[in-house]
Amino acid sequence: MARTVDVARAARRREQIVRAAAGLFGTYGYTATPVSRIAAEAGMSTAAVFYWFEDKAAVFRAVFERDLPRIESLLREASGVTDPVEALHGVLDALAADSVDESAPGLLTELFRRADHDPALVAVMTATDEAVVAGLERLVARGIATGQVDPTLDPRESARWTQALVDAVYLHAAPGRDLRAQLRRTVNAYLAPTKGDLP
Amino acid sequence: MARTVDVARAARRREQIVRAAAGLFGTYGYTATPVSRIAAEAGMSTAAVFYWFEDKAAVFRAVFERDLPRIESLLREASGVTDPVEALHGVLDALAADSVDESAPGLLTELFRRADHDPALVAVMTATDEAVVAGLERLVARGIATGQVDPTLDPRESARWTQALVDAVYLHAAPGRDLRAQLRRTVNAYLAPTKGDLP
DNA sequence: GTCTATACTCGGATAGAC
DNA sequence: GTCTATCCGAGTATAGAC
Repeated sequence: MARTVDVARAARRREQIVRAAAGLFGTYGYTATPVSRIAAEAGMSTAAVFYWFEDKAAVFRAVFERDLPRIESLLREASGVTDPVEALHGVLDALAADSVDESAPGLLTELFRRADHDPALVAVMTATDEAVVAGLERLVARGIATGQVDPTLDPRESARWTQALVDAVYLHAAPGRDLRAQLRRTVNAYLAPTKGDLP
Repeated sequence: MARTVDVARAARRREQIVRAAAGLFGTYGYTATPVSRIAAEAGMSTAAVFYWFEDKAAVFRAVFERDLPRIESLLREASGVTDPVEALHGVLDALAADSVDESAPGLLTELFRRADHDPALVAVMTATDEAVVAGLERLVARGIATGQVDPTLDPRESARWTQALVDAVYLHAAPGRDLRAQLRRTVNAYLAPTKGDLP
């Protein structure tokens, strides 16, 4: 027959496109970035973009679809770490890593905008969020078991709240303003057993 | 002359409109709520809404313009409280009060959406944010002075981060999910002097 | 291109303050 | 009685969906 599909090439091409798109969407917004611009940035023709993606909305979704496998691998790694709180900090640091990117806050608000127009995007986000919360929940529960985390905390609620804090980091990040240290201190202090110093 | 302007009536009418608009904007979004719907909810004609407000965007801005005077009064009260950390918690509780409203998360994301289209809205938000951060900064500084707050923290950065946490509360609030207790615990733990329990 | 939805306007009417 | 703040019904114009 003829040449077979080159899986690695496909992944590379899609990654090129998605990487370019993420920066442009975050900086200029979804509607203000023509697919032609994404194509140029990725070093290919507009038609090539539509060969690899159904439509422009699919390109946008792909930016966030990358997160799930990355997060699953992160959580697998974390489950191997002995100290659950240290593992949790590692996960959070990795989750918040992209927040230092200057287009990060723009990308997040753009996500809110697009969510209304694209139910498939909501599905992607829901799946990712669910994975994150489930993973954090396990780590919090382990932390309670080791006595490092306040046993009066509800693991699931704490996990959700922790995730909310990661969102806050993305939303309020700015060039030259890395909030990951604040996040670490905050989560650490939040989870720690209280020492009777509350009023 | 003739009939004088009734200031109280004007305030009442504008409040009626803004209250109706806040709920609808938060629930259905800005573009999906016709002014006619706001007018109906507020018990008046569409034309009446345009009598009290320049345009639809001004109605949306008004939802957030209410915040600044409320916050200024809150901060004045807080400056009278002896215990600065307790005062700060009072301010945060009040700031996050509306988060229990079921349309709150929608309203906040709508704010992000609209910010691009309306520079005047950005000005409103900037002014409000500035007032909040300045007020929180003063309280944090006072807390450092009394020894209740970790002196290695930068008051301004801590104030901004605290404000980011309030945003997180709004964004992740849900019906029957009041995050204010989490916020209090978190801020309390974040500000407290560390006791050498960090790894 | 057509067509609909909807932001916004306009010419009054009403009624309360002087 | 006069004047005008307040409000309404009936439009027009136009942006966006299709």
